[in-house]
Amino acid sequence: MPDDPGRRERKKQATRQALVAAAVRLFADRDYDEVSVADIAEAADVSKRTFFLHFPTKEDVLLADGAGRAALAVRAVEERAPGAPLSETLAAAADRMITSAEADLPTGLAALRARLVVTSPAVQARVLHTTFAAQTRITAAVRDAYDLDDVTAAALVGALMGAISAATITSLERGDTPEETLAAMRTATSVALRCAVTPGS
Amino acid sequence: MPDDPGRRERKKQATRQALVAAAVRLFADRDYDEVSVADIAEAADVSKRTFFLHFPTKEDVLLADGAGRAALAVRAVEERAPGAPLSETLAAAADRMITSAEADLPTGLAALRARLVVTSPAVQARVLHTTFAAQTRITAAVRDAYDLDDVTAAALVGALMGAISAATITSLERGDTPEETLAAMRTATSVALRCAVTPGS
DNA sequence: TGCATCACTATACTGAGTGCATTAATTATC
DNA sequence: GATAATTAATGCACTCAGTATAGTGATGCA
Repeated sequence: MPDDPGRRERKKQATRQALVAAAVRLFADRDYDEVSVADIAEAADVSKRTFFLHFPTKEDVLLADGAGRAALAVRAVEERAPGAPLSETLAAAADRMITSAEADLPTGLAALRARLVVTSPAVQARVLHTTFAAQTRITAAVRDAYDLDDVTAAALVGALMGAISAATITSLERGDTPEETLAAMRTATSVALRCAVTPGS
Repeated sequence: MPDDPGRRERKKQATRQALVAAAVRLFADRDYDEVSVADIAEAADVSKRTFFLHFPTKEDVLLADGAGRAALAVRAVEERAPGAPLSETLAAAADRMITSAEADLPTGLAALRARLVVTSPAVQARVLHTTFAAQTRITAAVRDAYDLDDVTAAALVGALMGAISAATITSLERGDTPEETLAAMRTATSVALRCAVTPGS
């Protein structure tokens, strides 16, 4: 498959991967705040300036793929079956994201990220923010697909994403296994989509 | 009423208020990134070091009262009528927060904060983060009150708060009037609590 | 072969946030 | 009322994230 991206592009990706790899390696040993961008750049044998050519902030080196996750959900909305009910479409979007999260469980990256989200406020804030950005794009897709007004669409998607985020972080903070965390995400989805839970009332 | 907090404490609060006032004044003129902590401290006639004695980060000077808002919601849960259904309790908690937000509409502070949340990613991230922290405390109250498991409680409260946050920011970004934003918050609450909306399906 | 592009570099800068030693005003104690 | 213990505030030096600028060299393309 000579899908040749050119040598220049290949080298660029190599540098990027080296930075991610160096970051993962260093964060595995030390706490988030004890690793500086200069350290990461040094370990990847590039200049600090180069780091910021590849990642806008220090946190982003850990979130390399987050944007792709939202794209999956957007596609799930756009490719819905004709006439599919809203709740079904939302469920499908959530399922795509959760399944994709499942995919990178085997790489230790998921666990590392989980630890850092729990221990570092800066990372947690960044995750919340990128999640919210993703949410905005999903909201637009849902709004257009079902001809809703802005606020209703935002509330619907916000409820779904809010439930999943909260449940995920709760599970991580509790020290759950990755499988348990995935189960928590699925539970949250059904809680948000059918409000018919209320066991205690 | 000699509810004497002591002169020292009074002076401390005065300094704090001066910092908030100076910040509000400066942010009203310039963009968030164009005002440095040193500027704020200078305008309040204190040292930069003193600023950080009162606020952990630059963003926090804008969120002086956020923690109080969560306390209201927690109290709403704790003071629920005996046997009140979960949905009713959550609605009451949401209503308390929204009403409290309504209270500081007359002060221009609400509008200023709104503008900064929309224009500055740093502020938005911080708001999301503090909102999430508040959410954690509300979740604990709900979990205990209704004897739920961690994940279900987190998902329930997360859905409610996620819907309100998303709708609020959407409304702000659209340039709504404060009244319209409050209406959006109320809409979001009912969307999250009764999933019986789905007009388009 | 020559030219344009672009990844990367070196250096110096701004601004957020912290550590530490110090001062001066308040509060508590005798 | 003098004295000692707190503590809000200060000044200064420091680390580190992120940016500006100018420049070098490899790569891609005509």
